[in-house]
Amino acid sequence: MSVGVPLPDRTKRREVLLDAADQVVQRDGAAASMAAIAAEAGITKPILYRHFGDKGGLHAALAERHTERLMHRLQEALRSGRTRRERVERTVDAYLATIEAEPEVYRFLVLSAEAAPSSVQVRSFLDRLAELLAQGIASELALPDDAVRAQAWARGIVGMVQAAGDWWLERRPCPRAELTAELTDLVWGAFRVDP
Amino acid sequence: MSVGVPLPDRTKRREVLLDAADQVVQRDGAAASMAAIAAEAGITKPILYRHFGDKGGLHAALAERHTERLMHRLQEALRSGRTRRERVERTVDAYLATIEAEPEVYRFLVLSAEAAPSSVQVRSFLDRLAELLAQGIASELALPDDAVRAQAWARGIVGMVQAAGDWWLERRPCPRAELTAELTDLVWGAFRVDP
DNA sequence: CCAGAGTGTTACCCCCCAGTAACACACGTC
DNA sequence: GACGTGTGTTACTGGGGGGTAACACTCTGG
Repeated sequence: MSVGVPLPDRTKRREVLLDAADQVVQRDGAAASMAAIAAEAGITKPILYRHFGDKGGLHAALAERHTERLMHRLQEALRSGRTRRERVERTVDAYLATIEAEPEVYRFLVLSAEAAPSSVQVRSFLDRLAELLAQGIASELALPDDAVRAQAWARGIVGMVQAAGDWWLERRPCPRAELTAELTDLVWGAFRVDP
Repeated sequence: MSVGVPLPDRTKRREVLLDAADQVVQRDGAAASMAAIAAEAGITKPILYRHFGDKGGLHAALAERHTERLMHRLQEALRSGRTRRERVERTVDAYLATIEAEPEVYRFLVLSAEAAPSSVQVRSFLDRLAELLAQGIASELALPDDAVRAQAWARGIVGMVQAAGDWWLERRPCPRAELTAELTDLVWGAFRVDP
């Protein structure tokens, strides 16, 4: 052991590389190539491979990072708000705000779940998202965590917001707040206490 | 003009080729290559290219075919049923039944919308689906066809059923009828007349 | 001053895929 | 019987992407 900036620099560099990867994904979409990412970072492919092993590793790292960020935001939103409706609304809006800020990255996350590169097999972005939401739903409705209802609704709602978000990003038919309101209305009926 | 089976055989053959393409897509997923499809059909690549021009053409033809089939089924479901809830339920179930029968094909349809191959630019499968649903929603709720609410809800519901369907196909946590019921419950609150 | 670990680079391999020429067999028309 | 159209084939090109080997620099520790 001697030189080579023992560790602090390595993780710092790793972040820089992931930043570059983000840039390229934002530009080229999910098909971003390793060469392009290396070029963006101002370095060459072998360095990327030394850091991430293979393409799967980089994908996993990239996914991990964004998933973590988004999960935190959503967790906060799920906990915030005084009324149940406010919680629903804020959670939907948190998701929409994030995909608005970095649309291609999220398309990448969704796709990279599909085209899972055999290796590290990170549990998919959408899986984790849905699991978090399922917990929230179960607790709102006083169901067991593993209730089919909570799981199915969570999956469905994730897909719902994601699909509506994609459409909205592409056409921008209304301000974000309006979409948030519409989607909240759509889901809201299911969470309102039965009259 | 002379031989070459003027037309009836050509369209028949086209169907056979598309059948083969379906087989390969079911097996290999959305990344099905032209060579693999040709092999499956027991012919060689140039024939495929003579029929469909390029890969985009084949994709478009494949998408067209399935979209048409599914649209008909959904249209029927939307019109059927005596109560509004029954219509919702049957429509959801029609979609789920279809993706259950040919899961990879529908994953292909959804993806091929993303990775649109510059050429023919068929309006995406999901777009058409959402449009159909938007009409249904608008008519149920007595809204104008272009109401943001109808559009956003349609998009959202399509994504919802699709995402929940994917999850269900992968894990099979319950019989189809149960998922249909859960999803219907989820959406139903929005369509029930306000108390 | 010299090992050697860690950094970087160039230049390559291999594979797969979309798409295409160029050639070979049928069959009716003249 | 020659022609041409349509059908099929084999075999190729061009390109791009993942991944790696082999070589060069630098800077510390002895």
